[in-house]
Amino acid sequence: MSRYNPKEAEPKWQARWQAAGAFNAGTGSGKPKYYVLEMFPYPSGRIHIGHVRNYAMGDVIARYKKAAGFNVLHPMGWDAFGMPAENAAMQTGSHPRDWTYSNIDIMRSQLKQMGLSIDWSREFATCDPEYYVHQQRLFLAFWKHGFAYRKESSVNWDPVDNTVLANEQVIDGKGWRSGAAVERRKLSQWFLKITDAADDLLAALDDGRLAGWPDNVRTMQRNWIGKSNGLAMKFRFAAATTVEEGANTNAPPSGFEDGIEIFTTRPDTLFGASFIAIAPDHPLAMHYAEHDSDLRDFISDCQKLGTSEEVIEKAEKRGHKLNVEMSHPFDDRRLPVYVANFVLMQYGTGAIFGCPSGDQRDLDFAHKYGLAIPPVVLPPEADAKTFKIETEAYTGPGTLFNSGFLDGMTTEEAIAAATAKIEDMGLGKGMTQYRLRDWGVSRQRYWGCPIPAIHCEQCGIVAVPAADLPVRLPAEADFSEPGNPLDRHPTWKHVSCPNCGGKARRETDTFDTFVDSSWYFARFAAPDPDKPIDKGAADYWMPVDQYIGGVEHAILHLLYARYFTRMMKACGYLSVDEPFANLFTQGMVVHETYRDEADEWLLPEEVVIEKGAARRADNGAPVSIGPIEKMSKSKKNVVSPEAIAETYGADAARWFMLSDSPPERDVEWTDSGVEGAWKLINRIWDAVSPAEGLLKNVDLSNPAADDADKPLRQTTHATIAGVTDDIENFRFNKAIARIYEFMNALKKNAASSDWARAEALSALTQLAAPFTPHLAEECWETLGGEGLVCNAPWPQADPELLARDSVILGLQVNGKRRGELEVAADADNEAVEKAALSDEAVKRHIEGKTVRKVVVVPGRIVNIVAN
RNA sequence: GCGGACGUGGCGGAACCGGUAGACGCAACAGACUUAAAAUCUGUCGAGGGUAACCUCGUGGGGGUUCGAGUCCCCCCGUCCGCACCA
Repeated sequence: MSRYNPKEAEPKWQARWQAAGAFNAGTGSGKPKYYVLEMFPYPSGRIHIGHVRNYAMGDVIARYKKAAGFNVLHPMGWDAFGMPAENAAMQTGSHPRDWTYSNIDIMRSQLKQMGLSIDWSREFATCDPEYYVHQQRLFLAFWKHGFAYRKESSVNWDPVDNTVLANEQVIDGKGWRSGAAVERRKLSQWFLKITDAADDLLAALDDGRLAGWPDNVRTMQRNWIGKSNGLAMKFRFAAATTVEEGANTNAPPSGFEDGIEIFTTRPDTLFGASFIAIAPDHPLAMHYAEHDSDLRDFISDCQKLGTSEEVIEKAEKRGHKLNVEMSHPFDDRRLPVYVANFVLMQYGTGAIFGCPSGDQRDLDFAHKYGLAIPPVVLPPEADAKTFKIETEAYTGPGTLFNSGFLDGMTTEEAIAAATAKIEDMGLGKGMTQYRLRDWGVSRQRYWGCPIPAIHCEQCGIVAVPAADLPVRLPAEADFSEPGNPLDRHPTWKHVSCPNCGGKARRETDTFDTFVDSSWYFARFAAPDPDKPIDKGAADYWMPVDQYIGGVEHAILHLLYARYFTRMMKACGYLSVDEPFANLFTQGMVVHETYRDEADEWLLPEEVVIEKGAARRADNGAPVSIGPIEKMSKSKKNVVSPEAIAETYGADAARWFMLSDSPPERDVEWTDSGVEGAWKLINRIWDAVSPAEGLLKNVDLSNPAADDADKPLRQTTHATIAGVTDDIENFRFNKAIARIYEFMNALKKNAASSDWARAEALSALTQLAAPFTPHLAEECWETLGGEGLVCNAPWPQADPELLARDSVILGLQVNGKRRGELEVAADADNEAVEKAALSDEAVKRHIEGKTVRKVVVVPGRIVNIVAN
């Protein structure tokens, strides 16, 4: 018996697949199409085992669908623009382009080593000018269609490095490199009008267009879009109450003659209002800050928080009281006005009314500043005389009280009544508001797709003419300091205006990398040298039938891609509005983290662990074991697939990544796990290799099994049915468990006929093929199968062999298991009940008791209730 | 803080629609083979009690619904993902 040698077999089969063009997709076949896509990788350096898991999942689906008779498209490429390349340039002096392409070369060969069934002829990187030229074309089309515009928005500004910081580069309010306190600064930037599509993006989540998406992702997107119906209304300045020194105190500031416009989803609680709060960057706050240095200090404090919603929400609720008051629309109360750090300028109107009894943040704020807390909503079952708000706001529905004309109404009625009243008074209007904001796509960086626009002193902003595309990045740039190398490039930005020929400058911002990944799936399917998309091919392949990626992309990437697809459709490039028919979000591969005494991260291979204590492999120094975390380059808790492939082969790595843990859950890499996979590979080989040529000696299309073969044949067909169902439903871990069970059964039924063994072994080979494709080819060749197993049609289960003659039922007395009972599969309930009651164990437990009830669940259980 | 998930033996996990908890794998232990080790094969393997047949407990914690709860409901604890310039 020969030993299976993956080091020989794996490259051999990879070469044969390539020679046969086994995975190159065309549109010509009469088969139904199936487009499988895993989220393409960022070329960070080397692939790690987490990539292997992701791509192995897609590969199982792709290979299975191909066998099941589909014309499969399974492409691969690189999400190649982004900050790490630029950071590397600053640290090591390597050019982002060289760094990126050399990473791609390494990662491509690593991926090829994994034996994925990819159509490599379609490969591209988003940093290829041949790709981004089309992105620039798309952008110009979108701009023309009115989907793109410019407006001011806030960015994190590092005042020492003079550069814009990403949220992740802001650590505790400080720049990661300079350590300087970060400020918020306004920049004029490009935006795409995703809010115009909000309604349709929302509707598609529920109208069946995304029926193939997981519920949690749809829920997250629904909440992110955040449609809410509410009331936009103005609170007027109370007359002659402003006593601010040196200012025109009696008149409202110009632009605010009508008061402050707020947005609320709870107009029913208007009588519970005790203050008005506006965002620190609200124009009114800016206005008062001109003459109020305390307010200026407060605002600049707020701005040091950075721009991320997370830090703003987590920060202690603080406010700065303005020297003005607003009148309540329904009574003669006057409400103080605060500039408050928890009010967001981007949402609604940037101003709210605070109702402490009905909102936890408002309540915390009211306690802090000693404001009134009038309760206005009485929860069901509560007593108006005793009901009190103390430390918890009541946000649920109820009956209005202390609320004038709203008293006695339900929350719902009161919302309608208050809205109508405000509308009658001419103070406001009911409206729909979205939490979703327009998509800012400008980035002040070099390593991104240039935005094809020119700023002309005479003509304003002008599109780069189609003939001048692509706008290429300058080959050389200065990465020695932070900031945007394009902006400080000596020549690149100086151009003449395509309109008037006058002096002009290029847009020096590049696109957000989410733009690159918002249409790559269409380019894979339908490349065209002259146009972004070959519409005929796109109409054939789109949408992606199965998209696979991490749940961390549940909102941004997936929402942007959905919106981009709508824009592409509107501009005539595509015919679908949803890019991904089915979505699967897989879990991450996690690993323990290690640090040495100097607090430096260590690779797992640099650490030895004995009896729970970790030491350095080289010098034995103690190592502290950190939490199990997502594998990341920065924390060095990565496992290289190459080393695994060297020792055990790609099949073992693939098998282990898909066994054990359910694909949607995180999986921890363990060395013993991959050893187990290696053992299984040898068990399969040991089962198959003695049966050399077996398929040549029997005719599987002509059943020639006898009765003695029935147990093995039943197992074979149950396994075919089970594995097929498991793959269809992304239960790879269960499919693998079934293959193990099949292996065990094969051994128990070693005495079966050649025909039944041939059937079993060919099924085993084919069922394992999507998981361990190289091994399967080797097995297929040994058995004498025709052609490549990757081209063989998927085995079919015979329904007659799936039928069971008898079933074993659990016997319960008062809900506790007391025994079991084997009955014919078609036994009627009466017979089952009778047999159950005469069971010895049951008799013992009902002795001296009266049987009150017998519950028979056919095929499952019998429960006897007795007391 | 807000939104979304998850929590089952020593470990990864299985348990379909509320119906026999722990499939399958890993580790461990015992045995076979071997001069020996590795590999391989066979067996045991949730906890406690009992010579045994069996009994009791057990799915993060606390309540509830049900003939029956890992599964449904309420509250709590812990971990992970996202929060718009990481990809």
